[in-house]
Amino acid sequence: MKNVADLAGVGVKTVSRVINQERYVSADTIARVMRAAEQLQYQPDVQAGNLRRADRRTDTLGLLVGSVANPFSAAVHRAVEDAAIQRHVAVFASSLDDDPERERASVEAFLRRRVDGLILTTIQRSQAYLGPQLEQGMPVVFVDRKPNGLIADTVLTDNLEGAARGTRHLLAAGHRRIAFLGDSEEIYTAKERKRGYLDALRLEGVAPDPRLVIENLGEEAQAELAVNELLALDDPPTAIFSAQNLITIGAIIALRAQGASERVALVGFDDVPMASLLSPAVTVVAQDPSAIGAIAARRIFERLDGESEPARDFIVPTRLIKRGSGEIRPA
Amino acid sequence: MKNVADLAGVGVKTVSRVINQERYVSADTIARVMRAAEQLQYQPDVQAGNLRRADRRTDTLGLLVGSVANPFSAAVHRAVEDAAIQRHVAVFASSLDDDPERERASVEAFLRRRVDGLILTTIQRSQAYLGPQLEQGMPVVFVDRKPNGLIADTVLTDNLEGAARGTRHLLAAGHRRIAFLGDSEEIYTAKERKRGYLDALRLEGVAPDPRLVIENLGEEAQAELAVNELLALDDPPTAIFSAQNLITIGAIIALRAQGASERVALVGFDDVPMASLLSPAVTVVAQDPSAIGAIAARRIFERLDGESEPARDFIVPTRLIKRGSGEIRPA
DNA sequence: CGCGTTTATGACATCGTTATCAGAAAGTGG
DNA sequence: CCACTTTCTGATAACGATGTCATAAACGCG
Repeated sequence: MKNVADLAGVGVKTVSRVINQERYVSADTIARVMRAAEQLQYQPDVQAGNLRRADRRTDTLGLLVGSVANPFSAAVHRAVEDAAIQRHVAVFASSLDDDPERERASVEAFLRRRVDGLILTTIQRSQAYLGPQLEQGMPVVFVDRKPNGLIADTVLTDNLEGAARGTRHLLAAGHRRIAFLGDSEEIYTAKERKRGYLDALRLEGVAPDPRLVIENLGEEAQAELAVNELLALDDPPTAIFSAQNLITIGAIIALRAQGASERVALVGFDDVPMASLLSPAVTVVAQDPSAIGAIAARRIFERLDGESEPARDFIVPTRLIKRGSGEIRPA
Repeated sequence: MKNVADLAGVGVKTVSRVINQERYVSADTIARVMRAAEQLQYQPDVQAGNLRRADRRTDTLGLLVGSVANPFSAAVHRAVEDAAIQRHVAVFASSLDDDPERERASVEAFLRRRVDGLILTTIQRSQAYLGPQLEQGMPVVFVDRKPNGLIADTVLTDNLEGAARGTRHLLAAGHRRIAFLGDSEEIYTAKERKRGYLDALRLEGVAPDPRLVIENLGEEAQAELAVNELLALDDPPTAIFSAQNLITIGAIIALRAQGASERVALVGFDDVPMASLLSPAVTVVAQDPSAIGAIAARRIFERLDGESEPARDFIVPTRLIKRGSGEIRPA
């Protein structure tokens, strides 16, 4: 900046004024400074500016997701980015990989870089460590999972109602023996989805069969095994409600291997890539990661703009997409 | 930092020494400072430190990709992140969306934040605007596409050989009328893949039929139309080589709608999600985005560590994954 | 014990920018 | 023409950290 000032024959403060488009600079001076800046390829150093600037904004956001390579997270990321770019805010994205250690490390890395706000998918038992930041007024929005030990804005898929809806869809098709395949019991979303499944059964007066409820399926292969076992039962389920993405894929593989994919109905929670090109095409309760990201970003910026109402939850509705596998009727 | 120093009863410089684990601090002092830092929840401001620090590193990288929501880009991103995190480097990711305006804006945003290096998938006609940065020694690695008007490290999929390999695979199955479906002619990768296709035909002594070469397919729907037209020809192709992801999906949809998916062979360039669960399962020439990201990141860090050999290209090989659709023989 | 070396510490300048303030120049109204 | 406001400009301090340098205490060794 000094160099630009010297070249333009003005003081540094005047250059600063031109760069920040402040008032009270003559047209002639603006032109001279712009020319000098152009000539020297000058790019202001935002970080240095933020050091002194009154609002201390870094125009930077931290985003912590499961994995940037996971389609759900990637869609959230994209929506956040689209909102951020309009305000010239850059986004640090970091992957969590269900590793509590990495959660802490990433959040610390964000804080050391003085991000203006945080959007977090968390895994740790407690997020109380963020208390001081919240008290200091840093906007923090949790996404997909509720924080523990902390009250903060949270954007959630309507897991309960979505799971209930998917289950009701199978019930409406006439199924009574509907299996549930779920993720680790410790995950908030997994618990909610299971609750939705049970609620829907109860409302219809169907007693849940514990042998049909299988949880703690972490990956495809485990889901495959689970389905194999279900089909080997004396009175196997006529339908499956799969409460997560990868589990749904595992179920598809197993059903197909057993030649049961045209006979046993399947509804999955969370959309599956290429679902409409599979046969049968997969009926799902789709989440809306794009909306989730957009709402989270909107909230962050509202807070930055001074909104101070108490923290609240934002519930994003799901959408039932009928494609075929969920419309199979019991024999 | 001042506060920590006061609380610990030492000078700021001593706190700085403790934080940066410099030599010549007594164990007792270290303990006192650590305790004070803990108590005040002190997080050093990296940006402020970098202002004065000799190497002027911000421990920050800029990554510009097609879209963070696109699986290929997301895999590259993930690989870069994994390499970066080991060095406590944070990554700014930005989506390009084939918008030259956005390319410039994002790169400027990165530069204003003084990133240590750039990893770029570019779209602009020329990247000469990065000349000054390169000369100043900022590491810049281009990914997936060669830069124009600039010499810099570049990581590329072996598009030419990959496309040739896919085409040879179809030739080996006995096909002679092999259609080519390609992306916009202006894209570097599209050109290379077409060249690979033509080379393979030539080597086998098959004269390319211009009616079977269709380019400028930007999206699925266009690919679908193109396949419909191909199948309507007097002597339609017995096989299709699709040079890009979305085009392959469009082709699958069209082949299926025409009831031709079991008859007309298909090999796609770039893997397709769930490809093995489709029927027929899709044979592809897979790229290795993870390797691409890892190599790009490695190169950035090598350069930051002082490596100064001339810029070079890194060619990442492809892998032919036979799944069924590419092994269909001509009637 | 004396002298050189190593260890330990803090004062101060500095990085690139913006905030504050002072002051000059130009315009406005009576 | 004078007082008063508005416009325009730059000197200087400050932001939160590190680099440099000076100084003092502790240590090692003949």
